[in-house]
Amino acid sequence: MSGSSPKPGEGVPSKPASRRRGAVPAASSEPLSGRAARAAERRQAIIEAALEEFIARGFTATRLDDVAKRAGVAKGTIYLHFKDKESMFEELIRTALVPLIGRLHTPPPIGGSVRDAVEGFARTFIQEVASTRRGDIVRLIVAEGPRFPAIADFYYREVVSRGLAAMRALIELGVARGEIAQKELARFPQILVAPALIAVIWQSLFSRHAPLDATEMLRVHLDLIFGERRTS
Amino acid sequence: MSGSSPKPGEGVPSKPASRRRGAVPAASSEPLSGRAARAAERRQAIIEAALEEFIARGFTATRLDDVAKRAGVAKGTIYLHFKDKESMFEELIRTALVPLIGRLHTPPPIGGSVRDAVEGFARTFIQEVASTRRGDIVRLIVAEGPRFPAIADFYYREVVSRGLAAMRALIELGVARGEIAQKELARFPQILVAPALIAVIWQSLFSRHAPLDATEMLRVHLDLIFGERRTS
DNA sequence: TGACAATGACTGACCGGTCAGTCATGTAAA
DNA sequence: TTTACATGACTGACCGGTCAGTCATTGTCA
Repeated sequence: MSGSSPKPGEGVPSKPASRRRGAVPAASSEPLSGRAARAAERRQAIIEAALEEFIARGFTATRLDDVAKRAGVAKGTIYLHFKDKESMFEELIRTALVPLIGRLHTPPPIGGSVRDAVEGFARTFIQEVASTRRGDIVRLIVAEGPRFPAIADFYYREVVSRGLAAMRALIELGVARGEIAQKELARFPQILVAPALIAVIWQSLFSRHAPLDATEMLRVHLDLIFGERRTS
Repeated sequence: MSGSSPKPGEGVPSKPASRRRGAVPAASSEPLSGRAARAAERRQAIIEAALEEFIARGFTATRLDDVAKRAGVAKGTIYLHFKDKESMFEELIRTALVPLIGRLHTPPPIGGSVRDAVEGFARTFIQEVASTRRGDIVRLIVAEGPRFPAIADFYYREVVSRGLAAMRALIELGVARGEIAQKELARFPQILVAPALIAVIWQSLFSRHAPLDATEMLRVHLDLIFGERRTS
Protein backbone atom coordinates (compact mmCIF):
# COMPACT_ATOMS: atom_id res chain seq x y z
CA MET A 1 0.00 0.00 0.00
CA SER A 2 1.01 3.56 -0.33
CA GLY A 3 -0.97 6.37 1.25
CA SER A 4 -2.94 4.51 3.82
CA SER A 5 -3.58 4.58 7.53
CA PRO A 6 -2.72 7.60 9.64
CA LYS A 7 0.62 7.57 11.35
CA PRO A 8 1.08 6.82 15.05
CA GLY A 9 1.95 9.87 16.98
CA GLU A 10 -0.11 12.26 14.97
CA GLY A 11 -3.04 14.39 15.92
CA VAL A 12 -3.06 16.81 18.77
CA PRO A 13 -1.16 15.40 21.74
CA SER A 14 -3.79 17.31 23.65
CA LYS A 15 -1.48 18.49 26.33
CA PRO A 16 2.18 17.73 25.77
CA ALA A 17 2.39 17.18 29.48
CA SER A 18 1.92 20.87 30.10
CA ARG A 19 1.65 22.24 33.61
CA ARG A 20 4.18 19.99 35.19
CA ARG A 21 4.03 18.67 38.69
CA GLY A 22 4.68 21.58 40.98
CA ALA A 23 2.19 24.00 39.53
CA VAL A 24 0.27 26.34 41.79
CA PRO A 25 -3.43 25.70 42.27
CA ALA A 26 -4.00 28.88 40.27
CA ALA A 27 -7.05 31.09 40.43
CA SER A 28 -10.14 28.99 40.35
CA SER A 29 -11.14 26.38 37.85
CA GLU A 30 -8.43 24.96 35.62
CA PRO A 31 -5.49 23.30 37.33
CA LEU A 32 -7.27 22.07 40.41
CA SER A 33 -5.19 20.67 43.22
CA GLY A 34 -5.87 17.89 45.66
CA ARG A 35 -4.69 14.43 44.82
CA ALA A 36 -8.04 12.93 44.05
CA ALA A 37 -8.96 15.77 41.76
CA ARG A 38 -5.69 15.55 39.87
CA ALA A 39 -6.08 11.83 39.54
CA ALA A 40 -9.58 12.26 38.16
CA GLU A 41 -8.21 14.80 35.71
CA ARG A 42 -5.62 12.32 34.50
CA ARG A 43 -8.14 9.59 34.22
CA GLN A 44 -10.28 11.82 32.06
CA ALA A 45 -7.32 12.71 29.88
CA ILE A 46 -6.55 9.04 29.42
CA ILE A 47 -10.14 8.28 28.51
CA GLU A 48 -10.27 10.99 25.90
CA ALA A 49 -6.92 10.09 24.44
CA ALA A 50 -7.76 6.41 24.31
CA LEU A 51 -11.11 7.02 22.67
CA GLU A 52 -9.40 9.11 20.03
CA GLU A 53 -6.86 6.42 19.32
CA PHE A 54 -9.35 3.57 19.33
CA ILE A 55 -11.56 5.42 16.90
CA ALA A 56 -8.66 6.14 14.60
CA ARG A 57 -7.06 2.69 14.68
CA GLY A 58 -9.41 0.15 16.15
CA PHE A 59 -8.73 -1.94 19.22
CA THR A 60 -5.79 -4.12 18.27
CA ALA A 61 -3.85 -1.52 16.33
CA THR A 62 -4.00 1.03 19.12
CA ARG A 63 -0.78 1.28 21.11
CA LEU A 64 -0.99 2.17 24.75
CA ASP A 65 2.26 4.08 24.36
CA ASP A 66 0.44 6.41 22.00
CA VAL A 67 -2.50 6.73 24.31
CA ALA A 68 -0.16 7.65 27.15
CA LYS A 69 1.69 10.17 25.02
CA ARG A 70 -1.51 11.77 23.83
CA ALA A 71 -2.83 11.97 27.37
CA GLY A 72 0.42 13.49 28.57
CA VAL A 73 0.94 10.66 31.00
CA ALA A 74 3.35 7.77 31.48
CA LYS A 75 2.24 4.38 30.33
CA GLY A 76 2.31 2.97 33.84
CA THR A 77 -0.26 5.55 34.87
CA ILE A 78 -2.78 3.93 32.60
CA TYR A 79 -2.54 0.80 34.67
CA LEU A 80 -3.34 2.73 37.80
CA HIS A 81 -6.75 3.39 36.31
CA PHE A 82 -7.49 0.35 34.16
CA LYS A 83 -6.84 -3.33 34.58
CA ASP A 84 -5.69 -3.89 31.02
CA LYS A 85 -6.25 -2.82 27.46
CA GLU A 86 -9.38 -4.85 27.00
CA SER A 87 -11.23 -3.69 30.08
CA MET A 88 -10.13 -0.16 29.31
CA PHE A 89 -11.77 -0.46 25.92
CA GLU A 90 -14.98 -1.82 27.33
CA GLU A 91 -15.17 0.74 30.09
CA LEU A 92 -14.46 3.47 27.57
CA ILE A 93 -17.31 2.53 25.32
CA ARG A 94 -19.67 2.26 28.24
CA THR A 95 -18.67 5.68 29.50
CA ALA A 96 -19.02 7.22 26.08
CA LEU A 97 -22.51 5.82 25.69
CA VAL A 98 -23.89 7.07 28.98
CA PRO A 99 -24.97 10.51 27.72
CA LEU A 100 -26.58 8.83 24.75
CA ILE A 101 -28.48 6.53 27.07
CA GLY A 102 -29.53 9.53 29.12
CA ARG A 103 -31.11 11.03 26.03
CA LEU A 104 -33.21 7.95 25.50
CA HIS A 105 -34.83 8.32 28.88
CA THR A 106 -35.71 11.98 28.79
CA PRO A 107 -38.71 13.07 26.77
CA PRO A 108 -41.80 10.90 27.07
CA PRO A 109 -43.08 12.15 23.79
CA ILE A 110 -46.37 13.93 23.97
CA GLY A 111 -47.63 17.39 23.33
CA GLY A 112 -47.28 18.36 19.68
CA SER A 113 -47.51 16.12 16.68
CA VAL A 114 -45.65 12.85 16.48
CA ARG A 115 -43.78 14.17 13.51
CA ASP A 116 -42.47 17.03 15.60
CA ALA A 117 -41.32 14.58 18.23
CA VAL A 118 -39.50 12.43 15.71
CA GLU A 119 -38.05 15.51 14.11
CA GLY A 120 -36.75 16.53 17.49
CA PHE A 121 -35.07 13.19 17.85
CA ALA A 122 -33.54 13.50 14.44
CA ARG A 123 -32.23 16.99 15.10
CA THR A 124 -30.74 15.91 18.39
CA PHE A 125 -29.22 12.91 16.70
CA ILE A 126 -27.54 14.98 14.04
CA GLN A 127 -26.22 17.47 16.52
CA GLU A 128 -25.13 15.03 19.17
CA VAL A 129 -24.10 12.02 17.19
CA ALA A 130 -23.72 12.44 13.47
CA SER A 131 -21.54 15.50 13.71
CA THR A 132 -19.69 14.53 16.87
CA ARG A 133 -17.07 12.07 17.81
CA ARG A 134 -19.96 10.02 19.14
CA GLY A 135 -20.77 8.95 15.61
CA ASP A 136 -17.39 7.33 15.31
CA ILE A 137 -18.17 5.37 18.43
CA VAL A 138 -21.11 3.82 16.69
CA ARG A 139 -18.85 2.85 13.85
CA LEU A 140 -16.34 1.51 16.36
CA ILE A 141 -19.00 -0.71 17.86
CA VAL A 142 -19.96 -2.03 14.46
CA ALA A 143 -16.31 -2.70 13.80
CA GLU A 144 -15.30 -4.35 17.07
CA GLY A 145 -18.65 -5.68 18.20
CA PRO A 146 -18.17 -9.21 16.94
CA ARG A 147 -14.87 -9.46 18.81
CA PHE A 148 -16.35 -7.96 21.98
CA PRO A 149 -19.64 -9.67 22.63
CA ALA A 150 -19.81 -7.91 25.97
CA ILE A 151 -19.78 -4.57 24.18
CA ALA A 152 -22.32 -5.65 21.62
CA ASP A 153 -24.59 -6.96 24.38
CA PHE A 154 -24.32 -3.76 26.34
CA TYR A 155 -24.97 -1.65 23.30
CA TYR A 156 -27.97 -3.70 22.36
CA ARG A 157 -29.44 -3.63 25.85
CA GLU A 158 -28.80 -0.01 26.70
CA VAL A 159 -29.09 1.74 23.38
CA VAL A 160 -30.59 -0.30 20.59
CA SER A 161 -33.48 -1.98 22.37
CA ARG A 162 -34.42 1.16 24.27
CA GLY A 163 -34.15 3.32 21.21
CA LEU A 164 -36.21 0.98 19.12
CA ALA A 165 -38.83 0.66 21.84
CA ALA A 166 -39.14 4.42 22.01
CA MET A 167 -39.44 4.64 18.25
CA ARG A 168 -42.01 1.88 18.16
CA ALA A 169 -44.13 3.68 20.75
CA LEU A 170 -43.88 6.84 18.73
CA ILE A 171 -44.85 5.05 15.53
CA GLU A 172 -47.85 3.42 17.18
CA LEU A 173 -48.96 6.78 18.43
CA GLY A 174 -48.52 8.20 14.96
CA VAL A 175 -50.57 5.41 13.45
CA ALA A 176 -53.29 5.87 16.05
CA ARG A 177 -53.48 9.56 15.33
CA GLY A 178 -53.53 8.99 11.61
CA GLU A 179 -50.23 10.75 11.02
CA ILE A 180 -48.62 7.59 9.72
CA ALA A 181 -50.40 5.61 7.02
CA GLN A 182 -48.20 2.54 6.92
CA LYS A 183 -49.40 0.52 9.91
CA GLU A 184 -46.76 -2.18 9.67
CA LEU A 185 -43.99 0.28 10.29
CA ALA A 186 -44.30 -0.35 14.02
CA ARG A 187 -43.07 -3.87 13.42
CA PHE A 188 -39.77 -2.54 12.14
CA PRO A 189 -38.74 0.65 13.89
CA GLN A 190 -35.34 -0.02 12.35
CA ILE A 191 -36.68 1.46 9.14
CA LEU A 192 -37.25 4.75 10.89
CA VAL A 193 -33.71 4.82 12.19
CA ALA A 194 -31.87 3.33 9.24
CA PRO A 195 -31.08 6.54 7.32
CA ALA A 196 -29.66 8.11 10.45
CA LEU A 197 -27.29 5.20 10.86
CA ILE A 198 -26.37 5.35 7.22
CA ALA A 199 -25.58 9.02 7.62
CA VAL A 200 -23.12 8.24 10.39
CA ILE A 201 -21.37 5.53 8.42
CA TRP A 202 -21.33 7.63 5.29
CA GLN A 203 -19.75 10.44 7.20
CA SER A 204 -16.70 8.49 8.19
CA LEU A 205 -16.29 6.50 5.01
CA PHE A 206 -17.35 8.56 2.03
CA SER A 207 -17.83 12.16 3.06
CA ARG A 208 -14.68 13.17 1.25
CA HIS A 209 -15.91 11.57 -1.96
CA ALA A 210 -19.43 12.83 -1.81
CA PRO A 211 -20.60 14.87 1.16
CA LEU A 212 -24.04 13.99 2.39
CA ASP A 213 -26.54 16.49 3.69
CA ALA A 214 -27.83 14.43 6.57
CA THR A 215 -30.40 16.98 7.65
CA GLU A 216 -31.98 17.08 4.23
CA MET A 217 -31.93 13.34 3.88
CA LEU A 218 -33.65 12.85 7.20
CA ARG A 219 -36.26 15.44 6.23
CA VAL A 220 -37.02 13.62 2.99
CA HIS A 221 -37.23 10.38 4.89
CA LEU A 222 -39.72 11.83 7.34
CA ASP A 223 -41.75 13.20 4.47
CA LEU A 224 -41.84 9.68 3.15
CA ILE A 225 -43.23 8.36 6.40
CA PHE A 226 -45.54 11.18 7.41
CA GLY A 227 -46.41 12.41 3.97
CA GLU A 228 -45.22 15.71 2.48
CA ARG A 229 -45.29 18.60 4.83
CA ARG A 230 -47.92 21.28 4.05
CA THR A 231 -45.94 24.43 4.67
CA SER A 232 -42.56 24.17 3.05
CA MET B 1 -13.31 -9.84 29.19
CA SER B 2 -14.17 -13.47 29.26
CA GLY B 3 -15.83 -15.38 26.48
CA SER B 4 -14.92 -13.27 23.52
CA SER B 5 -13.23 -13.73 20.18
CA PRO B 6 -13.07 -17.12 18.51
CA LYS B 7 -9.93 -19.14 19.01
CA PRO B 8 -7.15 -19.32 16.44
CA GLY B 9 -7.08 -22.67 14.82
CA GLU B 10 -10.79 -23.22 14.78
CA GLY B 11 -13.15 -23.83 11.94
CA VAL B 12 -12.53 -26.27 9.18
CA PRO B 13 -8.82 -26.42 8.38
CA SER B 14 -10.16 -27.04 4.92
CA LYS B 15 -7.55 -29.59 3.99
CA PRO B 16 -5.06 -30.51 6.67
CA ALA B 17 -2.59 -30.90 3.87
CA SER B 18 -4.43 -33.97 2.69
CA ARG B 19 -3.53 -35.69 -0.53
CA ARG B 20 0.17 -35.43 -0.02
CA ARG B 21 2.64 -34.93 -2.78
CA GLY B 22 2.79 -38.27 -4.57
CA ALA B 23 -0.92 -38.75 -4.98
CA VAL B 24 -2.47 -39.84 -8.21
CA PRO B 25 -4.32 -37.24 -10.29
CA ALA B 26 -7.49 -39.19 -9.53
CA ALA B 27 -10.50 -39.52 -11.76
CA SER B 28 -11.57 -36.20 -13.16
CA SER B 29 -12.43 -32.99 -11.37
CA GLU B 30 -11.41 -32.59 -7.76
CA PRO B 31 -7.72 -33.02 -7.05
CA LEU B 32 -6.46 -31.63 -10.30
CA SER B 33 -2.80 -32.07 -11.11
CA GLY B 34 -0.42 -29.88 -13.01
CA ARG B 35 1.68 -27.39 -11.14
CA ALA B 36 -0.20 -24.30 -12.21
CA ALA B 37 -3.52 -25.82 -11.30
CA ARG B 38 -2.30 -26.91 -7.89
CA ALA B 39 -0.90 -23.48 -7.26
CA ALA B 40 -4.19 -21.88 -8.18
CA GLU B 41 -5.93 -24.27 -5.82
CA ARG B 42 -3.68 -23.22 -2.99
CA ARG B 43 -4.10 -19.60 -3.75
CA GLN B 44 -7.82 -20.07 -3.57
CA ALA B 45 -7.48 -21.87 -0.26
CA ILE B 46 -5.41 -19.02 1.09
CA ILE B 47 -7.94 -16.47 -0.07
CA GLU B 48 -10.81 -18.26 1.57
CA ALA B 49 -8.94 -18.85 4.79
CA ALA B 50 -7.75 -15.27 4.96
CA LEU B 51 -11.21 -13.87 4.32
CA GLU B 52 -12.57 -16.01 7.09
CA GLU B 53 -9.92 -14.84 9.52
CA PHE B 54 -10.15 -11.19 8.55
CA ILE B 55 -13.90 -11.26 9.00
CA ALA B 56 -13.59 -12.89 12.39
CA ARG B 57 -10.77 -10.75 13.74
CA GLY B 58 -10.25 -7.67 11.62
CA PHE B 59 -7.08 -6.75 9.84
CA THR B 60 -4.58 -6.17 12.62
CA ALA B 61 -5.65 -9.00 14.88
CA THR B 62 -5.45 -11.59 12.13
CA ARG B 63 -2.32 -13.73 12.31
CA LEU B 64 -0.88 -15.01 9.09
CA ASP B 65 0.14 -18.17 10.93
CA ASP B 66 -3.52 -18.86 11.48
CA VAL B 67 -4.39 -18.12 7.90
CA ALA B 68 -1.70 -20.54 6.79
CA LYS B 69 -2.88 -23.21 9.17
CA ARG B 70 -6.48 -22.83 8.08
CA ALA B 71 -5.49 -22.98 4.43
CA GLY B 72 -3.41 -26.07 5.07
CA VAL B 73 -0.32 -24.32 3.80
CA ALA B 74 2.98 -23.09 5.18
CA LYS B 75 3.29 -19.46 6.03
CA GLY B 76 5.92 -18.87 3.41
CA THR B 77 3.50 -19.99 0.73
CA ILE B 78 1.35 -16.99 1.41
CA TYR B 79 4.19 -14.78 0.32
CA LEU B 80 4.44 -16.58 -2.99
CA HIS B 81 0.99 -15.27 -3.77
CA PHE B 82 0.83 -11.92 -1.99
CA LYS B 83 3.31 -9.16 -1.40
CA ASP B 84 2.42 -8.63 2.22
CA LYS B 85 -0.45 -8.65 4.67
CA GLU B 86 -1.80 -5.31 3.58
CA SER B 87 -1.89 -5.93 -0.13
CA MET B 88 -3.34 -9.35 0.58
CA PHE B 89 -6.16 -7.70 2.47
CA GLU B 90 -6.85 -5.23 -0.29
CA GLU B 91 -6.71 -7.81 -3.03
CA LEU B 92 -9.00 -10.03 -1.00
CA ILE B 93 -11.67 -7.42 -0.63
CA ARG B 94 -11.48 -6.53 -4.27
CA THR B 95 -11.83 -10.14 -5.29
CA ALA B 96 -14.74 -10.68 -2.97
CA LEU B 97 -16.54 -7.67 -4.39
CA VAL B 98 -16.24 -8.60 -8.05
CA PRO B 99 -19.38 -10.75 -8.19
CA LEU B 100 -21.27 -8.00 -6.42
CA ILE B 101 -20.07 -5.50 -8.99
CA GLY B 102 -21.12 -7.86 -11.72
CA ARG B 103 -24.65 -7.82 -10.37
CA LEU B 104 -24.76 -4.05 -10.59
CA HIS B 105 -24.13 -4.13 -14.31
CA THR B 106 -26.59 -6.77 -15.34
CA PRO B 107 -30.25 -5.84 -15.58
CA PRO B 108 -31.05 -2.50 -17.18
CA PRO B 109 -34.33 -2.38 -15.38
CA ILE B 110 -37.32 -2.29 -17.66
CA GLY B 111 -40.27 -4.49 -18.42
CA GLY B 112 -42.53 -4.88 -15.42
CA SER B 113 -43.23 -2.34 -12.75
CA VAL B 114 -40.48 -0.45 -11.00
CA ARG B 115 -41.53 -2.01 -7.77
CA ASP B 116 -40.93 -5.44 -9.22
CA ALA B 117 -37.48 -4.38 -10.29
CA VAL B 118 -36.61 -3.03 -6.87
CA GLU B 119 -38.07 -6.11 -5.28
CA GLY B 120 -35.85 -8.20 -7.47
CA PHE B 121 -32.87 -6.25 -6.27
CA ALA B 122 -33.91 -6.72 -2.69
CA ARG B 123 -34.39 -10.44 -3.08
CA THR B 124 -31.05 -10.81 -4.75
CA PHE B 125 -29.48 -8.76 -2.03
CA ILE B 126 -30.86 -10.92 0.73
CA GLN B 127 -29.86 -14.11 -0.99
CA GLU B 128 -26.44 -13.02 -2.13
CA VAL B 129 -25.36 -10.65 0.56
CA ALA B 130 -27.38 -10.57 3.73
CA SER B 131 -27.34 -14.30 4.25
CA THR B 132 -23.86 -14.95 2.89
CA ARG B 133 -20.38 -14.33 4.04
CA ARG B 134 -20.53 -11.36 1.69
CA GLY B 135 -22.50 -9.46 4.26
CA ASP B 136 -19.62 -9.72 6.67
CA ILE B 137 -17.42 -8.19 4.03
CA VAL B 138 -19.56 -5.11 4.03
CA ARG B 139 -19.16 -4.89 7.77
CA LEU B 140 -15.45 -5.46 7.35
CA ILE B 141 -15.27 -2.50 5.00
CA VAL B 142 -17.14 -0.31 7.44
CA ALA B 143 -14.74 -1.44 10.13
CA GLU B 144 -11.44 -1.11 8.30
CA GLY B 145 -12.37 1.50 5.72
CA PRO B 146 -10.99 4.49 7.60
CA ARG B 147 -7.64 2.74 7.96
CA PHE B 148 -7.62 1.65 4.32
CA PRO B 149 -8.58 4.62 2.23
CA ALA B 150 -7.71 2.63 -0.86
CA ILE B 151 -10.37 0.09 0.06
CA ALA B 152 -12.92 2.73 0.89
CA ASP B 153 -12.23 4.48 -2.41
CA PHE B 154 -12.56 1.28 -4.36
CA TYR B 155 -15.74 0.34 -2.59
CA TYR B 156 -17.24 3.75 -3.17
CA ARG B 157 -16.29 3.82 -6.84
CA GLU B 158 -17.20 0.28 -7.76
CA VAL B 159 -20.13 -0.50 -5.52
CA VAL B 160 -21.65 2.47 -3.75
CA SER B 161 -21.71 5.04 -6.53
CA ARG B 162 -22.87 2.53 -9.14
CA GLY B 163 -25.46 1.08 -6.84
CA LEU B 164 -26.82 4.47 -5.91
CA ALA B 165 -26.88 5.58 -9.53
CA ALA B 166 -28.88 2.52 -10.47
CA MET B 167 -31.28 3.12 -7.60
CA ARG B 168 -31.65 6.75 -8.51
CA ALA B 169 -32.51 5.87 -12.10
CA LEU B 170 -35.07 3.39 -10.84
CA ILE B 171 -36.58 5.93 -8.49
CA GLU B 172 -36.85 8.54 -11.21
CA LEU B 173 -38.56 6.03 -13.41
CA GLY B 174 -40.91 5.20 -10.58
CA VAL B 175 -41.71 8.83 -10.03
CA ALA B 176 -42.30 9.39 -13.76
CA ARG B 177 -44.67 6.44 -13.88
CA GLY B 178 -46.49 7.57 -10.79
CA GLU B 179 -45.49 4.53 -8.76
CA ILE B 180 -43.59 6.64 -6.28
CA ALA B 181 -45.26 9.65 -4.73
CA GLN B 182 -42.32 11.18 -2.92
CA LYS B 183 -40.44 12.99 -5.69
CA GLU B 184 -37.47 14.02 -3.57
CA LEU B 185 -36.51 10.44 -2.94
CA ALA B 186 -34.33 10.50 -6.03
CA ARG B 187 -32.09 12.98 -4.28
CA PHE B 188 -31.27 10.40 -1.62
CA PRO B 189 -31.24 6.89 -2.99
CA GLN B 190 -29.49 6.02 0.27
CA ILE B 191 -32.91 5.98 1.88
CA LEU B 192 -33.96 3.18 -0.40
CA VAL B 193 -30.93 1.13 0.49
CA ALA B 194 -30.60 1.96 4.16
CA PRO B 195 -32.74 -0.84 5.63
CA ALA B 196 -30.84 -3.42 3.62
CA LEU B 197 -27.58 -2.19 5.07
CA ILE B 198 -29.07 -2.18 8.53
CA ALA B 199 -30.16 -5.75 8.03
CA VAL B 200 -26.60 -6.79 7.28
CA ILE B 201 -25.17 -5.04 10.29
CA TRP B 202 -27.93 -6.33 12.52
CA GLN B 203 -27.22 -9.81 11.36
CA SER B 204 -23.67 -9.86 12.59
CA LEU B 205 -24.16 -7.84 15.76
CA PHE B 206 -27.55 -8.57 17.24
CA SER B 207 -29.11 -11.53 15.50
CA ARG B 208 -28.51 -13.69 18.55
CA HIS B 209 -30.32 -11.20 20.78
CA ALA B 210 -33.20 -10.52 18.49
CA PRO B 211 -33.36 -12.16 15.07
CA LEU B 212 -34.53 -9.87 12.30
CA ASP B 213 -36.72 -10.97 9.43
CA ALA B 214 -34.93 -9.04 6.72
CA THR B 215 -37.31 -10.10 3.98
CA GLU B 216 -40.31 -8.84 5.88
CA MET B 217 -38.61 -5.61 6.82
CA LEU B 218 -37.65 -4.89 3.24
CA ARG B 219 -41.21 -5.62 2.15
CA VAL B 220 -42.62 -3.16 4.68
CA HIS B 221 -40.08 -0.62 3.55
CA LEU B 222 -41.10 -1.02 -0.07
CA ASP B 223 -44.73 -0.69 0.90
CA LEU B 224 -43.77 2.57 2.51
CA ILE B 225 -42.23 3.84 -0.69
CA PHE B 226 -44.61 2.44 -3.27
CA GLY B 227 -47.72 2.37 -1.17
CA GLU B 228 -49.39 -0.77 0.17
CA ARG B 229 -49.59 -3.58 -2.29
CA ARG B 230 -53.09 -4.37 -3.54
CA THR B 231 -53.05 -8.14 -3.63
CA SER B 232 -51.43 -9.42 -0.47
C1' DT C 1 10.55 -45.56 -23.01
C1' DG C 2 13.70 -44.80 -19.21
C1' DA C 3 17.25 -41.99 -16.96
C1' DC C 4 18.71 -37.73 -15.60
C1' DA C 5 18.69 -32.67 -15.03
C1' DA C 6 16.31 -28.35 -14.37
C1' DT C 7 12.58 -26.02 -12.31
C1' DG C 8 10.08 -23.72 -8.93
C1' DA C 9 6.31 -24.51 -5.57
C1' DC C 10 6.48 -25.33 -0.94
C1' DT C 11 8.28 -25.57 3.67
C1' DG C 12 9.16 -23.98 8.42
C1' DA C 13 12.96 -22.54 11.41
C1' DC C 14 14.55 -18.24 12.19
C1' DC C 15 15.14 -13.14 12.83
C1' DG C 16 14.13 -8.65 14.30
C1' DG C 17 10.84 -5.28 15.56
C1' DT C 18 6.91 -4.25 18.35
C1' DC C 19 4.13 -3.66 22.24
C1' DA C 20 1.26 -5.11 26.52
C1' DG C 21 2.23 -5.28 30.97
C1' DT C 22 5.67 -4.86 35.21
C1' DC C 23 8.24 -2.78 38.83
C1' DA C 24 12.18 -0.36 41.04
C1' DT C 25 12.82 4.32 41.63
C1' DG C 26 11.46 9.07 42.15
C1' DT C 27 8.35 12.87 43.88
C1' DA C 28 5.18 15.65 46.32
C1' DA C 29 0.90 15.79 48.98
C1' DA C 30 -0.69 14.90 53.64
C1' DT D 1 8.26 11.54 57.50
C1' DT D 2 5.08 8.70 55.60
C1' DT D 3 2.19 7.44 52.02
C1' DA D 4 0.18 7.34 47.72
C1' DC D 5 0.83 8.38 43.20
C1' DA D 6 3.55 8.66 38.94
C1' DT D 7 7.28 7.41 35.97
C1' DG D 8 9.58 5.11 32.08
C1' DA D 9 13.15 1.64 31.43
C1' DC D 10 12.68 -3.03 30.97
C1' DT D 11 10.99 -7.77 29.85
C1' DG D 12 9.35 -11.34 27.16
C1' DA D 13 5.81 -13.07 24.21
C1' DC D 14 4.23 -12.51 19.84
C1' DC D 15 4.04 -11.98 14.93
C1' DG D 16 5.22 -10.22 10.10
C1' DG D 17 8.39 -11.28 6.90
C1' DT D 18 12.71 -14.06 5.07
C1' DC D 19 15.32 -17.63 2.89
C1' DA D 20 18.13 -21.82 2.53
C1' DG D 21 16.79 -26.18 1.57
C1' DT D 22 13.53 -30.01 -0.18
C1' DC D 23 11.28 -32.64 -3.61
C1' DA D 24 7.40 -33.51 -6.96
C1' DT D 25 6.86 -32.25 -11.51
C1' DT D 26 8.32 -31.19 -16.10
C1' DG D 27 11.42 -31.19 -19.82
C1' DT D 28 15.28 -33.30 -22.40
C1' DC D 29 18.09 -36.61 -24.38
C1' DA D 30 19.53 -41.32 -25.56
